[in-house]
Amino acid sequence: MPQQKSEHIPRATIQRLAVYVQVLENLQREGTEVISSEPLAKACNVNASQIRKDLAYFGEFGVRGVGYYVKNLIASITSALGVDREWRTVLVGVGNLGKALLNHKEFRLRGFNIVGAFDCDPFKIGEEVSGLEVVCTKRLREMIGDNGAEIGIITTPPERAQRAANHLVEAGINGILNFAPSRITVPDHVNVEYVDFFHHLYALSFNITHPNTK
Amino acid sequence: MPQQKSEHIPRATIQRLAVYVQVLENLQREGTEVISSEPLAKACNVNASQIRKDLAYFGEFGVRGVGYYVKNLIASITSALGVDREWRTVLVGVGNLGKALLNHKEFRLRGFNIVGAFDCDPFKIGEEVSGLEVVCTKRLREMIGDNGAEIGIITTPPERAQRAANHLVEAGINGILNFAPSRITVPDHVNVEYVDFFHHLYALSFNITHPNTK
DNA sequence: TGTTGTGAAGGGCTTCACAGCG
DNA sequence: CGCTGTGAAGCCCTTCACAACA
Repeated sequence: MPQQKSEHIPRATIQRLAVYVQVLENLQREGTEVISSEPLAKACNVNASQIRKDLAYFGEFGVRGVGYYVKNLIASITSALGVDREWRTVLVGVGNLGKALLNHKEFRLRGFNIVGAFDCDPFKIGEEVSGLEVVCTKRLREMIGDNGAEIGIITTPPERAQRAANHLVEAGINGILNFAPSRITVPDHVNVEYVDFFHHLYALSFNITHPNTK
Repeated sequence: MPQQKSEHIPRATIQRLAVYVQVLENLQREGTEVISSEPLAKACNVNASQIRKDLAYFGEFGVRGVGYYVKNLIASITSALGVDREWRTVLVGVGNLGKALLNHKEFRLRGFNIVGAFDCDPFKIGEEVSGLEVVCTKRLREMIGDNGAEIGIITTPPERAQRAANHLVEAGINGILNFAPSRITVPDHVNVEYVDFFHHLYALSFNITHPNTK
């Protein structure tokens, strides 16, 4: 398995790698076994050199004159991203969204197992959702000590997101996926990703309103 | 209401404007009336000049020596983004995710009304979800002629996303929010935004795996 | 005086163009 | 011969530093 070649990798590259995997998986499902950077680039809506450069950060996965073997390339990229393993996650905030995510099978399929559900509402504590007992957020630390989770998912209301983040950080988590519509502050070693599809609707709104600025 | 000053606006700026609105709304909820670019930048995790430059694309919203009036700034940014109005949307793919979105009150609150629900599964057609009757996807064109929707939301399985997109484009939509885990191809005048939180989990996975490359 | 708005400088990502190689 | 891998060029965005001004 090739090792990373360069120290710094652009954030944009990582985001694109995730897109490549997605497109490659769909190609594989349709029976494509080999693809060159040009058609792959079209499918991903990027420049072909961009793909080759992105991959070059991690190794040489192609065959000159031929292209990339889809199956191999998926394996190489998922390995580079570190998603060729199980990640244990915990979820904080068992509201509508939280419950929907807890019941979402895709998490397990993709290797992101949700192994704990937390909430600070006494009425929710003890409730069972998707095979998990909802536990008081204050017990995050002890529970994570037991289950060894590394990633936290925040699905609280915005005003409770920072507190949830604090609990997660204290419990030793080093990655947070924040669905709450608020920014959170965490120590440098903790990674945060934000998911908010209203941001995307805002972008659509802007682009439709100003079609000339594209 | 100030007009846009410059022709081209970086995509990154638009994304940040959405963040600014989010943070400003939370500040407003907490009672903050005035804020200068420095603390706002901290809360948004960006550079202060960045904020000032982003805003400068659209006008002069601040008061020198004072800062920005939170309420005014929210109004200015939402106006710039074009989200100070109602947007009519239609949703294609009434599965688990689709139903969850149809029942999500926040859409209406934010001005993105879902006015149509479509699916190609005969068993779903005619069903009522959140006050909307599920209609056959083939009837998108005629229905949009009636309800004047401008934005389409795709929540189909990946293999049906492109077809859904084709129907939406044909029906005259010019913005698509795609939740399906596949890329779609559309004419130039149609804007597409992708929502996939596994991409974010992949990014977390990478950053945790390679803490030195940050 | 304090903070905005902005030209200029700087840096990083993208694209080009082609050498390298199967 | 075709496509990858990559140095170099170019471009766009970010950051700096300060003039402008309430």
